[in-house]
Amino acid sequence: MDEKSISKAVIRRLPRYYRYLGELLEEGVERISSNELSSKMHVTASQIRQDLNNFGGFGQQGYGYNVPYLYAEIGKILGLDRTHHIIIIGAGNLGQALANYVKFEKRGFKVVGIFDINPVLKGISIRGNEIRMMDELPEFLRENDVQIATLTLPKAYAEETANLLVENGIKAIWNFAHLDLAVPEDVIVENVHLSESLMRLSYNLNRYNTEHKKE
Amino acid sequence: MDEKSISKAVIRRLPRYYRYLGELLEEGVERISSNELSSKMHVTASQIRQDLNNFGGFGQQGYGYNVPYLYAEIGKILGLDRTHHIIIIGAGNLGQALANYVKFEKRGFKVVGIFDINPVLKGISIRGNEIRMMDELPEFLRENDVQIATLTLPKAYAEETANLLVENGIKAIWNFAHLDLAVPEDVIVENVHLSESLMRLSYNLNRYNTEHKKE
DNA sequence: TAGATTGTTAATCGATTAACAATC
DNA sequence: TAGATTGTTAATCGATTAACAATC
Repeated sequence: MDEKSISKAVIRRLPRYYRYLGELLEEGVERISSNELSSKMHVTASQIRQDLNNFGGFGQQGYGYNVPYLYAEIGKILGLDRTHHIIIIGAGNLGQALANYVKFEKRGFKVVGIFDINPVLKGISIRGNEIRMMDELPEFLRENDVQIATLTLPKAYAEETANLLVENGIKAIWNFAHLDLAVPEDVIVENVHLSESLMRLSYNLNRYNTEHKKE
Repeated sequence: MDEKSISKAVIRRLPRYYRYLGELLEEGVERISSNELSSKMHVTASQIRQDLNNFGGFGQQGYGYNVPYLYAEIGKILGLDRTHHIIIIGAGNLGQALANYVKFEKRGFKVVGIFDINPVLKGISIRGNEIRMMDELPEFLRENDVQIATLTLPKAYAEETANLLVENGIKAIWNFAHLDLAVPEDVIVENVHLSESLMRLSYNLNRYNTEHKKE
């Protein structure tokens, strides 16, 4: 059955709500109205109420939202109430940086394997994970429960590696390679295209300069 | 004067057009119609024509778009026709990974300085840049032409560092710290929130599983 | 009960798609 | 000239904002 599906725009905002609620929680704030949250986050109160109501009535008239409750609920929606096992394919600078990033594990994203094709890297340990060679991957996936594969490898290898992952049952790819992966429709790809981010920054910088020159 | 401003949605797509055109260029393709590009990129031809027409009439009726020309024009729009000097604040794993990433330089983004507060890192050289201590930053910015500052440091230091950068004339921040920076309106911030990206992936994974369980 | 604030419907705004006249 | 394809206007669709009745 199709639930009425939730727009990407809403999903994009969800982690940001989660972050602000987490901060409020740390400050010991018990309750917050859509209006207060609105002025903190610089979005409209209306949008906050609409967004949250996609998932259920988390608030209470005359009271607002209970911070610990709403925080936990959004966490559940985002799937942060359970542990995800991640492997990293490509143990270059970026792959190693991600493997070293401690915060992910606090959110339930645990790196359980790191792979590369470069024999020089074989056996090097990063936070308890020894870098493995790619030929060990299929067996590893058979023997371990892995939900997410991270691609931090050169563009040229990305497509074939994605295929290999899909063949071995991976359903979610966190893709840092700068290309659009062609995968079956039941496989989820989340792209992080750093160079595109940098280009947008450059565009805005450029635009700003141009506009102000003209005045 | 306000030019009729271009929507963020269009800007988000621009680097992707640039990438596809770059690939066509490498393949030696001379011309392409919005229709052909549309089926390659999985967007509507109408959207392509609308998007490009925000910036000018780059095509020709009956012919389509000239690939080398359009590629160069989009490059100009994105500001890729000139060199941007970047500094990196925070020489941890991620900062070093970015400093090592060779591709950025090919697009005109040149790292000219790397800074940290950890004395252990002082003097370590990354692709020709020695890591400097933060107290050298103001002088460095006075003596060098820097357009973009990258923040790859713990959240706790991000706000004060952003202020320091702004005080010293920086107008564009590429922010990897997981918070919303409060900066004057003439300062551009481009956020890369990796943990939010991971949460979106987790949401979609979760959603997929749930939907299919119900059937 | 009165006041506050949600949940939700209706109105507005903006972005995408369709259609087609202009023109190479 | 005829055919192709853009540039652009109009129609549609979806997302955001406003308004307010429901209700705690």
